[in-house]
Amino acid sequence: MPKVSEEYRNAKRAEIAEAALRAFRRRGFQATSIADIIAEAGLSAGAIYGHFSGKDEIVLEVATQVSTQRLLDLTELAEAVPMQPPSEMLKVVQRGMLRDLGDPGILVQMWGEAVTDPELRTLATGIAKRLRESYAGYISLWQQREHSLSPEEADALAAEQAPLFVAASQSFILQQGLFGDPDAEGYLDVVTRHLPR
Amino acid sequence: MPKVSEEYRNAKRAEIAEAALRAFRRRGFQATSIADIIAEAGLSAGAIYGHFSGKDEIVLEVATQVSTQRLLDLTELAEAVPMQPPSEMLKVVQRGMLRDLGDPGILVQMWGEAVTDPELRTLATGIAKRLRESYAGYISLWQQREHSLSPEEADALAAEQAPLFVAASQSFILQQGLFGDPDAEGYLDVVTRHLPR
DNA sequence: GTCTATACCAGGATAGAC
DNA sequence: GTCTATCCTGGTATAGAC
Repeated sequence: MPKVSEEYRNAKRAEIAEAALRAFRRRGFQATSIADIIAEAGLSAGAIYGHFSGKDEIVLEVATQVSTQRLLDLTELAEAVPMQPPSEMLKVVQRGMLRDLGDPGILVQMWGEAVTDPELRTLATGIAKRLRESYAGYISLWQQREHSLSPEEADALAAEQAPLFVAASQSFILQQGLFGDPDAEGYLDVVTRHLPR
Repeated sequence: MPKVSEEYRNAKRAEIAEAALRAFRRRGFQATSIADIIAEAGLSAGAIYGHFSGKDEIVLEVATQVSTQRLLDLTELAEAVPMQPPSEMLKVVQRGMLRDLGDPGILVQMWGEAVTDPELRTLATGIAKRLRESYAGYISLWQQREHSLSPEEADALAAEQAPLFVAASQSFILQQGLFGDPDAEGYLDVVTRHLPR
């Protein structure tokens, strides 16, 4: 039973979530306290707890926002004409991620958190699954167009290759976020060069 | 200026670190408190702080122990006759990791922690570097023996391929530790099948 | 809905006796 | 070196006024 309009609530939640993401980026993930988020949002404790039940719920909201954007990127890329080769598509997605997040370290921290947090884990698993499916869809489409495979052949090939694309994405995130490899593009080249064509 | 023998101190540190690892495995990484470690070790606060300056130092000790074993595995494998192909070598190392750790979730949590903890980050970076070098050394040796490449050619090839082996290891750890893929061997097959020969 | 002030708790670390 | 008891900080969440 919301006492204010639905739009207001949603806008406020998004606003808080964005402030939280900025705070996470600056201070790191577990180091960020509710107080930090409050300060970053320019609000007060009461205001925050009016919209979220607690820190966990904020985290979940942020993680959802961040991942949704990548899936949108993929959908958009799949509709482009002419299609880029899959390895190029992977690069584009990763670059978008870097641009949005600045530093993927936040993702690595979320993975760590997700190991013990059931809700976050479910979310992460779902993301990975949909990401794999999106990659598979893209690869299949590309194989049909570029190599004139039948839909069945293309799907089979895509199902086998998609996990590699997911693995490449993950290792890229780790490489950038944890080890801070300064040469992001170089690493992308190395990883994508060996992906199947 | 130790008041007891060096051996005693080292043995006690190792004993505490092992208890800590057990506690981490059971309850997860950040959820484990000093009190948990104390209970698991069957000691008291005073005893722990007599050997470690704090929780961070214990974590560092555990992480060092865990990773050292994998590098030892690799060295041993490189001396075996006949050599296994590199993809098989990777499988052996990962299986050893699973056996030691039970669940690599602990590693994912450590990565997350390392993003903001400078000492842990330095450790992780060092491990990754040595792992890559070990893989490269192995690959080079194998290429020389199996494909009769010159040492120079083999080294060049190994330098290019080694990052892929590291990436494969990392994504395997993530897959197992975070997503809990029940089919560990199947995933290893998928990843290694596409590694260069 | 939002503010300020505060209760409450968990956890890391120390003090001092043995 | 190790024990017990305790301090103290930092952080989450709530209460009650506006």
